[in-house]
Amino acid sequence: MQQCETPAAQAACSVLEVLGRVSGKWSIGILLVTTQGPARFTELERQVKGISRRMLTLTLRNLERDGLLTRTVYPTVPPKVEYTATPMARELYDSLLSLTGWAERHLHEIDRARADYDAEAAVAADGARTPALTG
Amino acid sequence: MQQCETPAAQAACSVLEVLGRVSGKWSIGILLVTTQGPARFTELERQVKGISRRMLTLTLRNLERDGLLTRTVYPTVPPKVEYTATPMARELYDSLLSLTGWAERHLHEIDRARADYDAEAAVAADGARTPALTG
DNA sequence: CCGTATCCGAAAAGATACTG
DNA sequence: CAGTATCTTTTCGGATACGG
Repeated sequence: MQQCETPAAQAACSVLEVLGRVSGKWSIGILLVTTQGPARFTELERQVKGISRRMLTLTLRNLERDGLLTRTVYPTVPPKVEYTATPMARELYDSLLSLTGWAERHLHEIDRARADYDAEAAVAADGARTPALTG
Repeated sequence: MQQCETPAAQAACSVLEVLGRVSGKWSIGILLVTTQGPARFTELERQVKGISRRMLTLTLRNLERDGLLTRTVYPTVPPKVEYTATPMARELYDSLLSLTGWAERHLHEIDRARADYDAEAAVAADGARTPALTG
């Protein structure tokens, strides 16, 4: 990876780029809200449950820097700042829907795989505690 | 987020689920290689540039646990272990192509946005050092 | 209201020696 | 060959006091 030479590797690099931007713990939540329409800082703080002030600011700045969000300051008192998803961000959100589809189709399968794996791991650990009953 | 009540929020939650699985620093790289065909441990260590032994093992285990990778051990000496992407993983990779497309379409735009943002930030910082020349 | 600055703990990740 | 165990470094994220 990260040499991006072959076409396939190139694709992977782009994906990694996007994921890097979007995979933060809070990015998608913010993108979601701001895609519905302009949102103010405190509004986001309430709607994106569990986010801290610090992380809200940081994530907003990053998204703004990447051109996914526009920040509009109204020089009123008290201050008013609105964040809106850019067209590019809306397009991204559409692309994410493809992932959503995959997730919905396979969530059960994944859960089952996990359960199986964990069960296997459990018996393996047990086997290690009481070894070689088959003599 | 993370209450998943409204349909839109539900979608976001699924996406977050997937991203959580796939957004690790190395997951996609591994998925890419194993989607091309079975790969052995050392092979992956070489192909996924920069990965440490530890992270390779951890990521492989997680992907296996989620049912995205199958692990096949050949009881030979020296040992031989092969990792292969499951059909579910191949499907996921197809979905990621949608993101790849978005990334390719907008990489320039993003770079420009970043440059603009950083330039703005620079002049703002400079303005703070030498304030109020406009009197 | 809208942030920034600071401090701290948790978690991720790197390096690498060691083992079946 | 294919890992595991251990130690250290780095990054991420939460709490919160303060400022325009």
